[in-house]
Amino acid sequence: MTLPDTLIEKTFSPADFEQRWYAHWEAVNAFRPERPDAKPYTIIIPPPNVTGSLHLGHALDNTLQDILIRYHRLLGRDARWVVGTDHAGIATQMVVERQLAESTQATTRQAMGRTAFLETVWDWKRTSGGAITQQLRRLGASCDWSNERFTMDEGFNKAVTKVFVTLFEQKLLYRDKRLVNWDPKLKTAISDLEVEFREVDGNLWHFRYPMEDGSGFIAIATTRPETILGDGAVAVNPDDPKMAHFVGKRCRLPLVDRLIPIITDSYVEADFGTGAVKITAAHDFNDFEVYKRHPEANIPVINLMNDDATMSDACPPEYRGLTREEARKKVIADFDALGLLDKVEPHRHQVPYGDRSGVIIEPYLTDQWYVNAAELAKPALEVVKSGATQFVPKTWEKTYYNWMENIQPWCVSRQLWWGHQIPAWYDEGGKCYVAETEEAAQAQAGSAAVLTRDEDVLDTWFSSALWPFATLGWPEKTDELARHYPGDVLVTGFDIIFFWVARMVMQGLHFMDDVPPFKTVYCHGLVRDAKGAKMSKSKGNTVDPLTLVDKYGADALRFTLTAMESQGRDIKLDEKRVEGYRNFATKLWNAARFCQSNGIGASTTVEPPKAENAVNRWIIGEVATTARALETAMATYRFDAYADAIYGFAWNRFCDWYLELTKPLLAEGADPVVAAETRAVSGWALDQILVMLHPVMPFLTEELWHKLGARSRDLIVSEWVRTDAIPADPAASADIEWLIGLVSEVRSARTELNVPPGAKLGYSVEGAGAATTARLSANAAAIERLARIVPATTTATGGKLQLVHADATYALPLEGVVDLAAEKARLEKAIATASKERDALAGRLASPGFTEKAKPEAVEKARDDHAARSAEAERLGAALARLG
RNA sequence: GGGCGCGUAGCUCAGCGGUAGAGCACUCGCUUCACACGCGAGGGGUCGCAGGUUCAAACCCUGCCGCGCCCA
Repeated sequence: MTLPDTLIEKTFSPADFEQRWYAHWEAVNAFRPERPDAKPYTIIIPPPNVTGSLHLGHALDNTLQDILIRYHRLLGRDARWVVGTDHAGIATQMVVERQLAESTQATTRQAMGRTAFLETVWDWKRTSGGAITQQLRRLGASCDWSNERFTMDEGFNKAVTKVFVTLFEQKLLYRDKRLVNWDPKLKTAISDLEVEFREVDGNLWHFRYPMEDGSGFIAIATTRPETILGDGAVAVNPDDPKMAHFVGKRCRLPLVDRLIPIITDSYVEADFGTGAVKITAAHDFNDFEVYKRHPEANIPVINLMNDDATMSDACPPEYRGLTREEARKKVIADFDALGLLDKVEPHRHQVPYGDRSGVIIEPYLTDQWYVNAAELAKPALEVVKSGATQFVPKTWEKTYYNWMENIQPWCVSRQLWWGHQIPAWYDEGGKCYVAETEEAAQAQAGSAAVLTRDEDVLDTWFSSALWPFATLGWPEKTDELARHYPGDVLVTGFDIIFFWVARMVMQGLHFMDDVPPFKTVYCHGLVRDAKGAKMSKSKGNTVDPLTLVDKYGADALRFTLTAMESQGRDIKLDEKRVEGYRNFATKLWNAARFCQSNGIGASTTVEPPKAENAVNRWIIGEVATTARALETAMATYRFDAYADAIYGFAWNRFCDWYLELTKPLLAEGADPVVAAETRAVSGWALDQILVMLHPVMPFLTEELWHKLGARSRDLIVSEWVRTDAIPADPAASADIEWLIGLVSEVRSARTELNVPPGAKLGYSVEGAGAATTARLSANAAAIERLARIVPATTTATGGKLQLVHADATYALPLEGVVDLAAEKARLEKAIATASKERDALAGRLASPGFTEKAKPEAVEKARDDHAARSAEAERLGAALARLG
């Protein structure tokens, strides 16, 4: 044992040391010590947006990753947490555009031009981007910052280009004209996943279209009257008798005066609306499908809108330039004027909104680049089905399968400037050449061709799908790649399975020789407010994790999130919990301070010191039991179990019992040999607590580690508990459990009878066997201190308190103090409890079904329990009888 | 409409086949020489409802009721 280094201050104040330790760890490269011979352990961070700022979801996600990394680092693995940020195409472009608009020049990207704008974005990235990486440091995240990556850095660009070209050459990536989700505010295609459906109170308008043959009208119903201008057909259900007479005829589309066919398609629901549906192939996903199913009908596909969702030149002149909303009003009014508006029915329905712009998304017909996701999904499904990649909790596999099995072509082009520009060039005739460089494209096209590069960039997820291998140097065959691919686990929110997990698995398998990017996917839940509501800026119920860090310390926040993380369930975060775990940190701080003031300091061995005394042997065994529980918790990703086990051990075992039981052993006049042993064991046990708690509370534990003595290494790069060096010690365990039981019984009885807490009572004992007698004498000092009883010098007469523990009955004379009636009532209650359980067990044992069919262990346990309860009831009965 | 999940102490949640647990909150007592962000002792649950399987069910099965999420 080495002597204390610095005195531990009386008050625990995390702000005093958290940032100091972080800076130290980073400076000495503690996050990734050189361990060339160790087995690698790799986590690839889900890269936060470069525009992002830390919210509680990040705090949870990164706390869990940090626990895994710190734990495996303590186990001696070559732990590496690959870190970096995502360029976040739309988000970043929006941030910079907003700044431009608000700046003194009040300019736009269009006014600046592409090159100048991109320079501005890079400037922004250099000065303001990545604030979140500083916030992750506040949280204690032990990432490998020395190899921080960005999805737009040079190597990554190379990877993205290579993947694009390769997929194109393999015919898994192609250009196509299809409907996309068009965001008319941002003027770009967006992914299905970036579309948010909202229930909206709208209307169902019923209109009449006159029949070509003058035989009357066909009525249709629509929620989007403005799209009537682009109708190409009317469809009815083939089995609908009331519509049969229309089929095959044509009707005249009012306002545009165009003849359109009436066709049948089973997609039409006969009893919804009027039973007839207008088909606008260019502005509705379902209608587009109908159009494709009916080539014979020659349905025209008319793109009614410009890219800002104003009405285009394809509309009659009086509608051109109107917004969607204005056009809708005018169409309704014009139909009404013609007497063709039948009725307006209130109708609640789902409307698509862009989750970033907040405007209504328009299904829009454009040329875009698509990845054949269905093809890439096949092996990605297989790898989960075979177990090569496992989801924890397993239930998310179904969600993954469901999405993968119904996957649509993935639109990967975006009409943005910030991102990876698509490596495709067009000649004057519009012919497309895809190549890794412009020179290569030129070579394909011939030197005479004048090439123009595709203006669009790739979906951010296209590049982040490559994160697990492009961060490690791919397409170069680096040592890093060989060593750290695949990662051990991906930790992420379940809401991101589609965005991330699915796409990383697809690309990882395709480009890394069928090896999936990680062995395990741990999906956690969402962090909600104390009432269970989703946190959102608009609701104003967001909690800034850094505010909690300032108030309670990063360790307390981390512990809270860990304790509440049980396998993917959502977390309702109540600040009271953070406060509670701050109290736990304070408790441990004070325990360490107590140890220090008693000459207990840093241990010198990883193995436990030699111990003779039962309480010391007991705590060594308890450390091992706890460490094993923690190992199991980590192996099964039970973060809540990890937190519970270390909390319970540190507080309820070590502080409440061990430190209290050993106080007499350290007191003045105690046996110096025993005292020395106790100091050694205390120091060792406290060190093990620091080691075991370190993954969750890294700052506090590192601080105490150094306060307790001079160390040859920092705790972060120390060593996990050597459970293999600790044999089971059932004798010590039995001794101390007996002692704890006795003290608890006495305390309980004293309180019930209102014995003054300070009063020290004499006791006499009956029925004690040799073991109990030995235990009573070996632990006399502890019993006196904790139960406040000492062996009686005289025999009790009159009123007494009696209690039964193990094989003995203890009597505490309480002449004049005890209320005889109260003591009788207490004993009667105890007898009732014991008898009730005795009888219940007897009943079970009497049932032939139980003794014949139950597992032998269960029967044996019932017999033992029955005997114990029976004896207890008997002794309590005798005690009651003695009271008279 | 399809799928997933949840209903256990006042609150938040563990437990998922052998006598109901934790933290917080609550009650009572305590200036016990580490800690009142503390110490000690307590009260509190027909484990959503109804059936079934089993010697035994909070735990497995079926149905119902209530709540949430995802997809269409």
